[in-house]
Amino acid sequence: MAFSQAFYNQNSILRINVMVVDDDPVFLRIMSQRLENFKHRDSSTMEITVIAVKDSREALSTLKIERNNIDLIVTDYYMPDMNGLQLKNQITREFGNLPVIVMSSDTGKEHESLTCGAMGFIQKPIKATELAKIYQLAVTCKRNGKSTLWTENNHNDTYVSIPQRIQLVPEQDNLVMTTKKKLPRSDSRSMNSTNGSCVSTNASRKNKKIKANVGSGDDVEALSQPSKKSKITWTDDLHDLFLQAIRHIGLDKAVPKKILEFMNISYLTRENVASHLQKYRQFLRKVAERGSLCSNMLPSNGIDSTYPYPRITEPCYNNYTSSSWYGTSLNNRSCYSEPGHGIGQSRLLSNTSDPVRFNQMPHNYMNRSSTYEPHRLGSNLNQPIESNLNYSSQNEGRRSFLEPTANKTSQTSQVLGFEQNGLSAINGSGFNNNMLISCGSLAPNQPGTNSYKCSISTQQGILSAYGSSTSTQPGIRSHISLTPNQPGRSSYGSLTAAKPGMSSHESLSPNQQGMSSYENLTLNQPEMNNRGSLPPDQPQMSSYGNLSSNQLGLSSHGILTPNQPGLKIYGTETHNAGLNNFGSLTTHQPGSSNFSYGLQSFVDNENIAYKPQPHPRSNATAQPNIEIPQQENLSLYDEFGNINELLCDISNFQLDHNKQQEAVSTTQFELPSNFSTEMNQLFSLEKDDDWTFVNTNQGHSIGETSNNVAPEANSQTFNMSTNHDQEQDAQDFVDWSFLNPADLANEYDFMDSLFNGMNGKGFDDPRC
DNA sequence: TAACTTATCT
DNA sequence: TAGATAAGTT
Repeated sequence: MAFSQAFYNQNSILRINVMVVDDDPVFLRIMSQRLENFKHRDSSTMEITVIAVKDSREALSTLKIERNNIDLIVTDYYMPDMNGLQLKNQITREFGNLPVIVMSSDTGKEHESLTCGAMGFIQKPIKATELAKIYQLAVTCKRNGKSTLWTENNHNDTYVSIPQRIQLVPEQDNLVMTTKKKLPRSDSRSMNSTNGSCVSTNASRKNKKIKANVGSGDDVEALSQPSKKSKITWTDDLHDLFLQAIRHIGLDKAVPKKILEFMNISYLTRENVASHLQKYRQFLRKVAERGSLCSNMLPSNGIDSTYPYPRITEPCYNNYTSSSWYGTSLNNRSCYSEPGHGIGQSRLLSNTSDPVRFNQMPHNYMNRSSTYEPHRLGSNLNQPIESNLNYSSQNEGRRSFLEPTANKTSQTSQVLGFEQNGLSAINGSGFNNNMLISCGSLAPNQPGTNSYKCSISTQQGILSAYGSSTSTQPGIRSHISLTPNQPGRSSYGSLTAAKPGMSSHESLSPNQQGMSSYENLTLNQPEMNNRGSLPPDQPQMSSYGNLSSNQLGLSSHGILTPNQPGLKIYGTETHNAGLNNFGSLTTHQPGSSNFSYGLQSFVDNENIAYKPQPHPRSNATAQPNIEIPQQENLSLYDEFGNINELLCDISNFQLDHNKQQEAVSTTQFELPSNFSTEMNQLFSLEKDDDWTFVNTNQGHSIGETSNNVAPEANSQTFNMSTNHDQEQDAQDFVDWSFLNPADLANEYDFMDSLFNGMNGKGFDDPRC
């Protein structure tokens, strides 16, 4: 005992922080000085810091940062903004039951103060003896962070004044020392979270062993337990800061030291951060585990992985920044995971072989009843920031579901209710959810990735909506309808105006940048494929209907009107620039060879355009000598009037399939010497064989494709024929290659299984 | 040996 | 459960 006591005395300093609030600057200064200068007990074991603030507002703002660091608050009663008791109540609301002592020269406020839950009352002017009592109370608060001093059950004790309280201290010490282990854990937990005890004095295991040899109730020993680190509470703000740090550093690079440096909180230690980081990673792991329920039902190759197109992973309108936490984790690692990883899989967070997937959030975290939001019910995480998602203006201000907690709103549901920012919802989820996957509906402002039911307006569903997606939902895929301003990529339902959906199996309305439509396309739709009509200014590549003026569609099975630089037409052309015509060609149709607007652009989620440019890796002097229509005929303008540009590499060329390449009429192109290498690189992807889907030869092997490449080493000639020597039926139409029927079939099977047993709607299978 | 991760404790 | 701490690893 003597040894341990000496040990403690040498190594332990009890740091106590007292915040004094008074609008009287003179009193505030004097009070602070006297408190700091006051020596109580053994000063070698105590270190007092006074935080002086001039009003309630400053007190509250200070507490937001230093809540865990403040052991006692001493406040004047009469202050301009709110009086001391109002401040106390506000502190309780925001930070839990921090001990507050009220000071006033008005002794009539003592009873009111104590009745309202103040820890004590001190009459001004403050006497020196009162300072000692303040100290003693602060020490008590510090040491008895988990004592019953602040509990509701003990609330009546607040009727006693400070002297009485202080007299209780030794007994409370004994009580704490002897009954601590007997207290149910739930008690200590609730105390920690609801009462906001700044610190506890749990000894380490080693210390426990030592302490076992020390008589309990030894006041000196209790006061000077060694290395008793304050048990910090990760408040919302603190956790927000933690998340900001992770976002800033990047999840993969975020280690305790860096996080700590970023957070720059004086009382935080690296161990604190490490511990929290561990819990956070465990949380993410849980998210993944919980999410496996959904991910098993979902594609495993990122966004479009129900298609075996692992490379087609970037939605048109995402502008992810690698520096953002959301970008590096959620987007890059989950939604846009590399081929070979399951959806959302990442190994960043684990050293184990088990990949960490964190694209789904367990409900307990959604509801914020867990470690990382212990003080609230329901989610109050924020939504993705616009800079990360670069979605429409409706999404402004959104941040990640794990972003700091601005715009926090009250929760209305413990399970999948409104304002939940969770990742996964098995049932319906209401407004403002940030969930990535919802098996229920998604309401407005839900940046959910997947929804198995309806998604309504301003939902940022990245991946899929298996229900409807309504206005301004940037869902990439919808199996039901997408309404205006939905930059969804694929829709199995209708797309209405201004939806840059890539694929639609139904109608596309104006300004929809969908790549494919199985129905009609209206104005300003830069889709690639259309099985319906194409109206003017649609730079589609393929239309199974008519093409009207100024349509840069490559292929039309219908009529091409003047100034259409379409390559192929199966109907009549007038003044079209189409090269191949299975009908009539009229004057001013300069179309010679126009291979593709969209193969790589589709892969890269670029708008359909054609503008030959040097391949990044090719010699600028070795440009392919391709006869192409004038650029003015080919350059496409997006809806904003911007010229869309594509790189002039092989990926930008949609190789006509073999039937075409066997055509009589040929056009020769000089290709760069590295063309073959480039093409091989493009078409021989190691990671997955599914990549061959983008080979527009539609099921033909790479070798077959290579027939088009002359064997000469230095001056390879690409014998590209865009003519057909025989008519193709629509099913073979080359530009549909990206919608591999087999893949679609797989997806339909997937969807069938997904919706099997679901009441109500499934998705609209265009093949039916 | 500092820093990190994981396991364990309370 | 949340956080601290021990133990093992890099």
